[in-house]
Parts: sequence; C-alpha cells; structure tokens
Amino acid sequence: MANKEKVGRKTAQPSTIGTVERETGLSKDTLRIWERRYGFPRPARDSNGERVYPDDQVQRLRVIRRLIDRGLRPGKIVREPLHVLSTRIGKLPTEDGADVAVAGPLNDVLQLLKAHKVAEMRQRLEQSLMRLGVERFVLEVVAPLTVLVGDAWTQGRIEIFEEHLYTEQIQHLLRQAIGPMPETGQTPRVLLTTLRGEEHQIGLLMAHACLAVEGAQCISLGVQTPAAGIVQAARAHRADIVGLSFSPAVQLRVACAGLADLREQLDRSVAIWAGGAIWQRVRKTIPGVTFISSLTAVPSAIADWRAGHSQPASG
Amino acid sequence: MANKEKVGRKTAQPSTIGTVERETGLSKDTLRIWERRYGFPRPARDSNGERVYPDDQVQRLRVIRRLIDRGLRPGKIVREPLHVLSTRIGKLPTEDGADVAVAGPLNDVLQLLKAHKVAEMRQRLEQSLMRLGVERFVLEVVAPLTVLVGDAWTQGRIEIFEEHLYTEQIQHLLRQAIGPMPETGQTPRVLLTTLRGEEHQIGLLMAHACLAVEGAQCISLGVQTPAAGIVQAARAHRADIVGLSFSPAVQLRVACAGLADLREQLDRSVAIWAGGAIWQRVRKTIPGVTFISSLTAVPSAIADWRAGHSQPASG
DNA sequence: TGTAAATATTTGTCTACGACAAACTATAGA
DNA sequence: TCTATAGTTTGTCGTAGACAAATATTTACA
Repeated sequence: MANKEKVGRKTAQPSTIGTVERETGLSKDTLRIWERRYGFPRPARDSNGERVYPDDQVQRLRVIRRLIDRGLRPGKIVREPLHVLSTRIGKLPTEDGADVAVAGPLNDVLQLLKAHKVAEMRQRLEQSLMRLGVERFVLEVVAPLTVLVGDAWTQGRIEIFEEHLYTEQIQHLLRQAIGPMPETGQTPRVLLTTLRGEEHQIGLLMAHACLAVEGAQCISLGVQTPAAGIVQAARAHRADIVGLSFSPAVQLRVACAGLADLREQLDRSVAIWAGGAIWQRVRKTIPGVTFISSLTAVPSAIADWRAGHSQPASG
Repeated sequence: MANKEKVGRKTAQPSTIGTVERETGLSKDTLRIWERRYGFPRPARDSNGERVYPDDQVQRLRVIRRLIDRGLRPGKIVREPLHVLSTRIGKLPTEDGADVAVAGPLNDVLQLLKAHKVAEMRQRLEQSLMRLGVERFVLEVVAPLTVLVGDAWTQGRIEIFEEHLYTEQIQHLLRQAIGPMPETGQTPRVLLTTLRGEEHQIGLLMAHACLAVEGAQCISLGVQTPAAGIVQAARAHRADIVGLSFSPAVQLRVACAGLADLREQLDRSVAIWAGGAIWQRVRKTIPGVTFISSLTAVPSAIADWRAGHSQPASG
C-alpha cells in the first residue's frame, strides 16, 4: 500500500490490451492485427513484454471506433493523426434532420448538463414534457438532444459521466411518461427489445413511448435479448410485431446479420420493425423486415399495419 | 448460400466460439484453455476446422459460469456433468436471508411470470409496493425475488426472455417509486453507479431506493461508469459517498481490482460504499471501502455516516 | 450512360500452443 | 488460532498464419 507518496493522481489502471478492449469496444484480436497491418496503435511494452497503451492512443482509438461505426473503413483512417480524425467527425453527415433546432432550447439543456445543474435540467425537461406531450417531447426534444449529447461526447466537449447522467435522467422521464399509459388491449401487440450488442436503452424507450401513444400494446424485454429468446417471447405473448432498436454504435454489418438471423427463426406471421437512424445507410433491404429510420414514421407505420390487419386476426 | 432448403427451425446462429463468449461471458481464451486442460467443452468442428458448440454444452457452460461466479473453482466443476452441477446450485448457500419468504407470495409472482400474465404480475407488485412502502418492498420483495428469478433461470426453470421481462417490470416500478421522492438537500450526497462489467441495473435501483428513503441525496449515473468518470463526477457533484452496486455475476477478483483502482484515484475525503451479496465472500477488506453486503444494513450505515459528519462540512 | 457480373482487396475472427503472474490452497511453524 | 512459505490453479497475454465474408473496383454488356 505504501506504493506511492504523492497525493497526486496517477493512472492507477495501466492500459493493457484487455483494458483497451473494454474502453474502446475493439477486440484484442482487432487491436493486435491493426498494429501488425497499419502500424497503429503502437503500444509500449512492460517488463513482461505485454502491451501498454498510452492514453493518447486510446483516445485516438475511441475516435476511430466512432468513425468506423458510422461507415468509414479502417484502412483509410487508422493511420490518420487525431486532428484529421476530429475534422472528419465534424464533417460527418448529421444523423437525422436534427440540427434544425440545435441553436435553441436544446443547447440550453446541454449547458445545464455541463454546469452539473441536475435539478434544473430535469425540471426543464419535465416542463417540456408537460408542454409538448409525450410524442412531441420524444421527437423534438429527446431524439435530437441525444444526438447532440453523443456528438458532444465524441468531440470531447462533455465528459463521459455527463453523458451517463443525461441518459439516466432521460430514462427516468421516459419511464415515468410510459408507465401510467393504460393498457388498451388494442392491436398491434408489439414486443420491444434490442439485439445482442446493443445496450442503449434510450432508443428503445423512445420507441416504446411513440408506439404507446398510438395505442399499440407494448411489451418491453429491455436490451440485449438473444434471438431465440425473442422468438419464444413473441410466441408467448402472441406479438404481432417485434420492434428492435439500433443505435449508431452498432455496426451495420452486425445489425444486418442479427436481423437476418432473427427473421429466419421468427414465425413469418410476425412482422419485424427495425428502428434507428442507422438504417438511413442501409443498401439492401432484408425481406420481411421493415426499416424505420426515424421515429416520425411510427404513426404512419402503425396506420399501415392496421390497414392491412383490419380484422383482429385470430390464429 | 443454398445451405438449407427446409423452412423448419434450424439454429440459424451456429454456436461459434464468439457466440458462446457472448452467451456465457466466458472469454474465448478461457473456452479454449478449458478444452485443452479439462477436456470440456468439447465442441465439434465445421468444415473449416472452427469450433461449433452443441446447445447442451453451452447450457452446461452457463451453469458452470454461475457456479464460478459464486466462488467455486473451475478445476473442481468443469468436468462434472450437468445433473451434478444442477444439484450443486441447489446446495449453494442462499445469498441473503432470502429464502424465508420464498414459499409464499413470491412464488406466486414467479408463477405469474411463467404464465406470461404480465399485467397481473405488475399489479401484484404494485400492490405490494403500496402496502409495504418502498423500503420494505425492496427488502422483502424485490431483493429475494430477484435471487429467485436468477436461480430459476440458471436451473432452466424459466426462459431468458422471462427473466428480461421481470427485470424490465421491476425497473419500471422502482423508477416510479424513486422518481417522485423530493430532493431534500440533506446530506450525505451519494453518487451511484456501477463499475465496468456490471450491467445489472436492479441492484443499483434498489440501493437508490433504500438510500433515498433515508433522506440521502442520490445522483445516479446508471451502470458502467469508468473509474476516471466516477472521480470527475464525484468532484463535480461534491459527493460525500460513491455508492457502487455489485451483482453475483461479477467476479470477486475483478470487483476487488476495480475498487482498489477507484479508491486510489478518488479523493480520500469521499467514502466508497460497495454493495451486494458478493461481499459476504470477501476475505481481505480494502482500506477506505465500506462493504455493505445486505441492503438491510443501509439505514445504520447512513446513521453512522451522519454521526461522523455531524457538521454539514463545507469545503 | 447505366447496370450486372466478375475479380480484387480489405477486414475481423479463428486456429494453435507456450509462457507467466496473480490468486488461491495447503502445509509448516509459532 | 494465526501467520509465513511453498505449491497449484487459472485467466490472460504473447506469436503468427489462415480464411471467409463484406466491400470496392473493374470488366462486360445492353
């Protein structure tokens, strides 16, 4: 325990390859093969010959990860220095039509977040919710704000814990908004969840809220349900639709594979709706899967579904 | 590509080593070395020489994982057949003093869950909450029920999606219970989160609820905040205590390492409280970390803290 | 010029097995 | 009963080659 005199902060946790895997989401295999192929990262070695990643390389890896998630290819960007990468992030096409409202009250919320005025921020958001109602609150506040916060984090303008705090507050709000909605017994019955690897709850909650206000009957399994579980759950709860949420952090390839897999296992009478801005980038559609790249499309999607199922189908 | 004709259900996702890693939480390295050392698992190989794990081996691995999480050692149990392992699970010391009430109403809730009567289950739980109040609800219902559900899943008595559904419902309830609690401005100020690798929210929410009813001021960052983020957040919010939640799914070793790391980085004026049944097994304590192995200990812990900080310390 | 098929490149995951430090157990001694 | 030492167990890290799936590019043709 007497391993240091100074009170000063020392990065206690050395960035081994395992740590970096956890921090960046890049597998050990990937980290090693990039080093072999592209010459980056180029970690130091400890007395035992094991990799030790300097902080700046980890930061750079984080940015690279984010860019790859948005469709850039490793071969192009892994060698690039941080300032070039940062420029690239700024130039990325905005995920949604989200930037329209950025200038105004949304930025105020972001400022409150950065100032750690939790109570004020929450109050502000609650007021928005009251004023706008659930649906507009989700579409006009939560969705763009979440993009704003995510971008701010990538660009280092807010800290990770501030992003966490934001997520937590929004989650509270959305759950409080969803909770009291009555079970109407209307169709469609929607089973909500995310696939393995997608741990973001906010997208799911936003979808839940939007579907619930349309009178759909939602059953949420939370995040990361394995495909087999989704199949069982859909049967058990006689779901008409399985709704899946995807954040930009999922790799398109992985998402498509997961969807195709699920589509194969799931009874064909059950529709699959895949939601998330990620689907704006998709090339080839998957048969039997409906892509909903914006929450604004939910009401019409529900209307369409009801038009096609005017009889409350039994069996 | 034309690799199948039949419409019938075929496990579309073959259990490759990567899949099994995700499903069991055992790393690829671990899976391979167990095979080498203990002769289990013994996966088949595909045309390309890659491992393909049969479903029953995956199931057995899941049980093994659970037993290891609770302190058994791989060398002892990896070779054992499933029925022996199942017996072992039954014989495990109960996590908490939880089994007292198992026979009664808790089992009813479990039955409702298995019957997919979501609405009834939720109603039942809501009634409990009303009748008992938040604190007793958490201690007497949520905590033991969560253990019950976890065990049932391990033993294959409920499906994974049912466990998910349970988690989701409880989360809704707890958040609804926590949400309206007024901000008292009392001390201590508690920053709540979990370390990397701990993604269970229920423990955190239970802690949040128990602390809030004691009048502590809670700020939750949700799950999986990196140590550096916790340090920053504790400063930004002038926390008196950092509260961390640990589920049985975290390996004791990892948990201790994480705690020691955090303790080193965190200002020493800030207390660390580590909660979770896992700490019943701990040998050597970590200086500067308070272990709270049962939620029932929360009130006295708060009282102790207040006794030691009778002056609302400023600066 | 646009579209489809064929070819080339990129990329992540998988294989194998040796090595080693940290954590745990068991034994010996006070 | 407790503590120090020696022995085992265990997960992670190291090396490097191979390959299939996804993406990009070129070629062929309407």
